[in-house]
Order: sequence, then structure tokens, then C-alpha cells
Amino acid sequence: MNSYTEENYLKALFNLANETGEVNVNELSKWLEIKMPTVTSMMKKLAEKKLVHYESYKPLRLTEKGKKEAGLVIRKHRLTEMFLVNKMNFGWEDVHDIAEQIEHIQSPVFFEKMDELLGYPKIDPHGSPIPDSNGKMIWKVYEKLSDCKVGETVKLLAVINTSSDFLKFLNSREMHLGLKIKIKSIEAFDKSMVVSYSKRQNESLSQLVTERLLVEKDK
Amino acid sequence: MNSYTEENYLKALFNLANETGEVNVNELSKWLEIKMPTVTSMMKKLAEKKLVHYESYKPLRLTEKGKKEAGLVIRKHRLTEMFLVNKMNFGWEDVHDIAEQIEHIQSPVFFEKMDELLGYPKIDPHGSPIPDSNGKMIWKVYEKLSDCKVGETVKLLAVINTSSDFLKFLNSREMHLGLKIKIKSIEAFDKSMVVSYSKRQNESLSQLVTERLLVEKDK
DNA sequence: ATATATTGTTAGATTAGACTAACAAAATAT
DNA sequence: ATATTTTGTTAGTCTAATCTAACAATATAT
Repeated sequence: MNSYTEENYLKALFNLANETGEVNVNELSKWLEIKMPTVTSMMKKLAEKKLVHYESYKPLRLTEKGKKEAGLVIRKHRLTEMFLVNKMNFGWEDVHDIAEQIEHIQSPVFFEKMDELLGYPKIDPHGSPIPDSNGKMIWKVYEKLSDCKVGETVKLLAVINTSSDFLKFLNSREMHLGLKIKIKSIEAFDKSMVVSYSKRQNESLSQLVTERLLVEKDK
Repeated sequence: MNSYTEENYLKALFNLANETGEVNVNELSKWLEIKMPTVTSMMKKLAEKKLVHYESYKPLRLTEKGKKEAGLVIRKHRLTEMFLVNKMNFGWEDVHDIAEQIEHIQSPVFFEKMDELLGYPKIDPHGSPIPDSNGKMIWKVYEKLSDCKVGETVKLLAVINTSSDFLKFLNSREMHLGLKIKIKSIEAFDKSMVVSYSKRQNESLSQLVTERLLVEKDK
């Protein structure tokens, strides 16, 4: 059994992993807001537990076991977010902090029950995939809205940033998952986009926003 | 803000308090399965925080502040138990251990939402009162079934022990809150009772059981 | 009333998880 | 190619919450 703290490190390693699955001590330290020496010593501990491949001065990598356990924490987090939104009427902007705590509850049956009541969902309220009970998750390859071209119509399927402020911004513009967005124009100098969707015409979205919106070309 | 550990001490002090509100270090130590020196040092810490009245070699008492904060932890515990039973379809025998963890979640809005979805319940699935948002709870004075007399008909309103084993025993006898029980006879030598209720005639209940069932005379 | 048992405290050690200071290795810039 | 910056490690300290051993106070029993 991993401690509350260990679960947080595993989750962070999983979320920060690049294409090759590597994470630097420094990155992890900044992400968790925990100083590097503390991170180093925790990595040694997780290496003892066969959860992380650790060698001095080399990038960190989760082992298969580590990936599985990280996946299970993320599963608990995302099931919780889904439960909070679908069964407890929370807005998608208000669930992150509560899920950060509930993800550490030790009770398989509690999360199985959530899963069942939710009808075995495959994605969470922000469009992220929910790992299965083996910790495995299937990543759909989405495109960033910022990479799309003028004239295209796309469907909003996920958001990258799940901060309350970003989600409140989307709420204020009546943007939600499933929304069909038509790209009217793109400003050359700041890459901001003018888009139309539902009843809103010619809304302007900064690049900071468009690169956090994941979409699929509308067929 | 109190730590997870401090919350557990406060809750234990509240639950163990006798009529005068007093608890011994030794009792508390046994209840929490934490050695006495550890308990003593935590009591000094809680006294610093004005949550406990502590004097060397004297019994422990919660301050008003301590009572309030303990009440709020118990509120979170009991709301959770109610939520697990009424909204997540858990049996009353399976909720204690999960609630022991969820009671430490720091998110007032999470528990407010539970309360709202449950319709502001006043008692939990075991018949115990749910403290209000100021930590105050109203204790109904119930009688133990073991103190009732032959010929009386009583209504089961609460159970004292909430261990899974005890509740499973009650399940196996189809006993639940609200049940009307008629006392047919009492054995003189072991105080066991023969009772009838719903479709069950002449069930025998040991004193260990009857003194854990809280009832009200049926009017 | 004194001996014994029980209860409670003090002192010091341990562990997990954090920190700072100092140093070492690796990466980057001149 | 060397100097500088960035990244990572080692060593040692701190705090919360636990423990054991030893001692002290209170309660109980004879």
C-alpha cells in the first residue's frame, strides 16, 4: 500500500511523463512545489518499492508497476470528478480540489460503486480518459484548437487545463464539451482566433485559450 | 485547521465523554489503540489550541471550542454514512470504514451538498443524531431493549454498536430501524430475550445484543 | 495504614516527509 | 575550451506523530 504522499508523487510522474515516459527531478520538484532534495529522496524510496527506475543524474521513469499504481490513483481521481459532476451537481470548475483528496481514500468498493452508479464512464468531466481497473487508459489523439485552420468546424472534446479560473472562463462564454466551433479567422500577430458556436457569433479567443482546447474535426 | 490525527482525537474524546464530559487518558489510549505517553502529549497540544482542558493527573474535558470541532467531525462522518447508504446503495454494515476516511475531507461545500441531496437528515443510518453545522446535536433519550419488560412492544430506533459483524447479525435476523418488537419472555439466568417481530416469531436475542438495541415504547 | 496495582508523565528514540546549505555533475554560453 | 548556469545529490536539521523505558501519582486492596 502506498502512502498519501507516495500516491501524489506517482500521479505527478504519470502526468508529467513526456513521449519517452521521462521526467526530470527538477520538473517534478516544481510541479509538486517540493524542493529537489526531498524529491530525490522520495525517488530512492519509490525505486526501493520498484515503482520508479532511478539512477543518479538520469531522468526518472515509472516502472510498469509504477504506471499501474499511478493509473489507479488517476482512475480514483477521475471517477470522483465524474461522480461529483453527474451525481452531486457540482460544476466542472469546482471538482478538482475535492477529487485531489478523495482520490486517496482506500476502499476499492467505494470506487467500484461510483463506477457502477455512473454507468462505467470512459471519460471524465474534462474529457480526460478514465483508466480501467488495471490502471490502463486509452489516449485518444485530439488536436489543439490552436492547430486548426480558418474555415474548419470542430467539436470540443476535452480541455487541458482544469483550473477553476480557466473553466469559469469557459462557463462565462457558454463553452462546454461537445460544442461545435467554427473558426472564422486567426489574427496573425497574436494567433488569437475568432470563432462562432451555438448562438454566439465572432467570439475572440486568445492563444492561451485555444491551445488548451482539444478538438476533433467535425465530419 | 486541525490535522487528520487531531480530528480523530477530538472525535474520540467526544464519543467517550461520560455524563460529566470527562475522559481518562487511559480510556482514550485504549480506544484509539495509541500508547498513553502519545495521548498525553497530544492532549498538551490540544490544550495549547484551546480544544481540551488539560491538567496533569486530572480527567480530560473538551472545551466548548473542542466540542464544536468534534461535533463537526462527527457531522461529516454521519452525513457520509447517510450518503453512502441512501445515495450509493451501501448496506449499513459497510459504511463505517469508508466514513472514517471521508470525515477528514476538507471541503465544507462537499458536505453541504451531501446534506442538501439527503434532504437535511437529522439521524444517520444507525439512528445516531447528525450534529448541525455548529456541531450541536440533540440526543434523544432512548431505552435499551435489555431494560424493557416482558409484554412490552417497542420500536427499534438506534443501534449502539456499528461494527460490521453486529450489523450483519441484525441483517441475518431481518432487523432494521423502525421495527416493532414484542417482548415475549426473558430468561432469568442469562437475561436473553425471546421476541417476535414482523414475520418472525420467538427469536432469541442474547443480552449482548439487547443492550445494544435502543428502543422507544410503542404508543 | 501501608502495600500493590493502576494510571499518568517525563525523557529520549524512531519514522515519514519536509527543509536548507553545501557540493557535484551536466548542460549551456562565451 | 573554459566559465557559468542549471540540475541533482549529500549531509544534516526540523516537525508531527508514534514508540519504549523509567519514574511518579493516584486508586485499590488487604
